[in-house]
Amino acid sequence: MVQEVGDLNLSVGYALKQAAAALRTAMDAGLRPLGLSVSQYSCLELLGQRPGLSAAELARGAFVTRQSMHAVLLGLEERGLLERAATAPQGRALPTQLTAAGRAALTSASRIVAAVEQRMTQTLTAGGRDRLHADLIACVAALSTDPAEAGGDNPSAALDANQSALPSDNPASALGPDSSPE
Amino acid sequence: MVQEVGDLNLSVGYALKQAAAALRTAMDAGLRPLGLSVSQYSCLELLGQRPGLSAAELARGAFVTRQSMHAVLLGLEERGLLERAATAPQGRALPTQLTAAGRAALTSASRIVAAVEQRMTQTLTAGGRDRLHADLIACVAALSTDPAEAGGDNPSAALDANQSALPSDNPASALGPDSSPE
DNA sequence: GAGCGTATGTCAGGATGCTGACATGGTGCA
DNA sequence: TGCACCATGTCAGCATCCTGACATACGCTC
Repeated sequence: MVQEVGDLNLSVGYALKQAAAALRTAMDAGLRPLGLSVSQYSCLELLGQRPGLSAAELARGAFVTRQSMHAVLLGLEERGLLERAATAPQGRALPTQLTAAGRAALTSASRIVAAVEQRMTQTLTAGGRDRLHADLIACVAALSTDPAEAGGDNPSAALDANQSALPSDNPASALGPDSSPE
Repeated sequence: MVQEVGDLNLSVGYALKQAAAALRTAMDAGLRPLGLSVSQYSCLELLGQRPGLSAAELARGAFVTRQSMHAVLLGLEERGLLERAATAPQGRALPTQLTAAGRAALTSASRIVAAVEQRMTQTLTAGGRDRLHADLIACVAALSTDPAEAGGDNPSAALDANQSALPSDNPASALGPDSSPE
């Protein structure tokens, strides 16, 4: 009854880890020419889709802690890719926005990342991609609906995929803008 | 033509990252009572399935560099969970094996991880799990069949799911994954 | 046998991310 | 009003992992 992991090659978790590692490596390699790390790109992408996000919100969206995101923000700000409000208009949250240079960098980076993602899913059908996406979201939901996982600076307490944190833009349909090239 | 990422909530890559982060967090939380990190558990699990693996082989299996695995091995060896041959029977590779304590720790850890994985996939059907697994493997294969990604200490150059390193494999599971179109 | 390429183990340094902690600003409640 | 509570920004310390480098051991070719 007490189940163990069994053959790793049959483990969904192992495959998930493997896929995430491969994706990260590919993104890293693709973004390196731009001088961007995956974390930095994630930050830019989030800001591009939702200008004015605070550091803590960005951290949740990128699955890192506030502290890590803080360091990322410092680097990007120093490079002139984003601006942070000097004073908090309300509360302590400092809204962050991309600069023109930041938007330009994001455009290049986003193209690269989209190509990587397209390459990753090239052997799947369009329906297969949606199915995989839905399965992954279901896994996230199943793991996050656990009492023990909530609270604190836990990065996994991130914005879940169809929720409030990114409300402004949810116009796209199931077959988003980047589907079915070819 | 030039595709960008589009809405993050529709991105398979984003969902993959999210799922991997959630899984890692859940595993971390589950393993903490045992005093094991995810990397340490991965190492034990690999050794349990394939005694005598070298550090470099373990590194590939756990998607980290040899150097990182080296540090993990030192820690586990110091805790008496594994033994490394003092001299290389052939080449430079030092075969590594679990001690009795290591096997005991692995049994506990494996149970915990299996429970996490089971929880993660609880909303999927058995066929859905296999499908997800197959899709993930397909993604890994698609990313790794790129010339630019090969070589060096790259952790993503790991043992792919149907290869020599874990001989007991049978990745094409019995339920017939119809989802690998090619 | 000498030379080359590759794989491995190992050390040193640095980048990244996390935990812990503290101060500040907002909110809810007695 | 006062106070507990929570979210945020930020600093300090530590763990993990990576890149770079070097030495060693094997297989291959000449």
